[in-house]
Amino acid sequence: MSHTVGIRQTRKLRTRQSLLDAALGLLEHQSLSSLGLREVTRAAGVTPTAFYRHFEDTAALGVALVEETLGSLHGLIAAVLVETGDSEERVDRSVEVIARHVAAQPAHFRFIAREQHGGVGPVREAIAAQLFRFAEEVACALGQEPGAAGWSEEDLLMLGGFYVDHMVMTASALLEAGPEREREVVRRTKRRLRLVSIGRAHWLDEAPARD
Amino acid sequence: MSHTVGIRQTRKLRTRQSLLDAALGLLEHQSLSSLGLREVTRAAGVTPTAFYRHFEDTAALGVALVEETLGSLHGLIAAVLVETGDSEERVDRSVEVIARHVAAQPAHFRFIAREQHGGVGPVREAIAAQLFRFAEEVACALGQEPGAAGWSEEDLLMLGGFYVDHMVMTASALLEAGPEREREVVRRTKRRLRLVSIGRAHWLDEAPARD
DNA sequence: TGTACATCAGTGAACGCGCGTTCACTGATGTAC
DNA sequence: TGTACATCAGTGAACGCGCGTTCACTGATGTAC
Repeated sequence: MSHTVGIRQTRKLRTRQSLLDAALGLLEHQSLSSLGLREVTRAAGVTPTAFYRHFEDTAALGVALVEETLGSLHGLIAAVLVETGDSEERVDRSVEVIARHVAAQPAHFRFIAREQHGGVGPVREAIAAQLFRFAEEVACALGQEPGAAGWSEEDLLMLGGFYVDHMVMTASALLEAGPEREREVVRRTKRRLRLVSIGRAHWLDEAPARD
Repeated sequence: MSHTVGIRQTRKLRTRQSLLDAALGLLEHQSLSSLGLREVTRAAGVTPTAFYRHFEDTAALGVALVEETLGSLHGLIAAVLVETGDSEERVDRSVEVIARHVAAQPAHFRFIAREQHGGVGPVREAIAAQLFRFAEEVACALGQEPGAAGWSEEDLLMLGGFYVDHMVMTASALLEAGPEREREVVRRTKRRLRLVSIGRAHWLDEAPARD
């Protein structure tokens, strides 16, 4: 009962992490559907057969990478949005926090951008599920702001999804652009977010179309 | 000089088209980087070696598919935007025209969405180049509208790119959703476009941030 | 129009290679007494 | 604490398979006279 963590389990987890890290590195220049099991084990320094002790196939490894990349981010958004400050300031802070995460783990987010519409079904679904959770969380946070009075739940979710989709798009654009064009992309992104902010501010002025 | 089209060239083009069609079909459920040359020729009904008479490798075939999908769309946007009508109406018409094209050629646009951030460099670049041309065309069209008076060229391009990016995102969402959830996606997309329209209408009211 | 030669899209056999998966195994770690 | 057995992460050989690419070829189409 009161045993230590276990040498065996520790080592197993370390090997598992080696496989995930090796795969992520290889996925920088290819997509998951062309990633070979032997390729991963070679890069991780284990035999091909060892792979099966951790994942059923490369698709399962992909799902694990989705979890590793996005699973830990959920708490963060909530934390930022609990803080004080006016509406736009808080949204900006959230975007900033996520942007920092993207910059800190470029390979992870390149993977997400690449596989979001990629050829591996289970991975696509895992990403969609995680992003939908983000959209809900952002919508929930937006709903608690004074500026959101009168907004329907559907519109809040639409807006939350908009921010999340745009975030993924921006992450991808940043990675594609490389360091030299980064400032340009950031500049454009800020303008787009401002456009959305202005739209939000005047949303209720317009007669809502009922279709 | 005044010869006919040539039986040989006609047949060669027909085989080439068979390869493109076969590849597009196979790419519905996988990404280009995992598409095999033999797989394509098998589906097209020719021998593997015949492939080399048309493309250097599958990446080159991918670039040809990008051209086939997006190359023909450029004229259309210009045609729509030449028509009369007020600002928002014309943009809506453009979006509509493109949406109809997406619905008419789902496999083509699934391919674009999938490979936009995919693992094959030359294809990514070809897509980016085509989409940038679209952004320019939309920006140019927007600039000719009365509502765009006072807008900087950079802001127009930002907006054009926004519409184009959003179009690709929507196409992908529609394909992912399937027929039963299609109306939901359309509904959400219209709301997002409305949000952007409202933002456009009040863009110049706000003091432009100078960074 | 007819003939003789050139072109070239598509064929079919052959190659070496890396793949995913299986299997029996080894030896360190875990557990029961 | 010591011993005897169970577990199981990782090994290494082996397999059949489809891959991309090469090569010399065939025979219909194109061209020159």
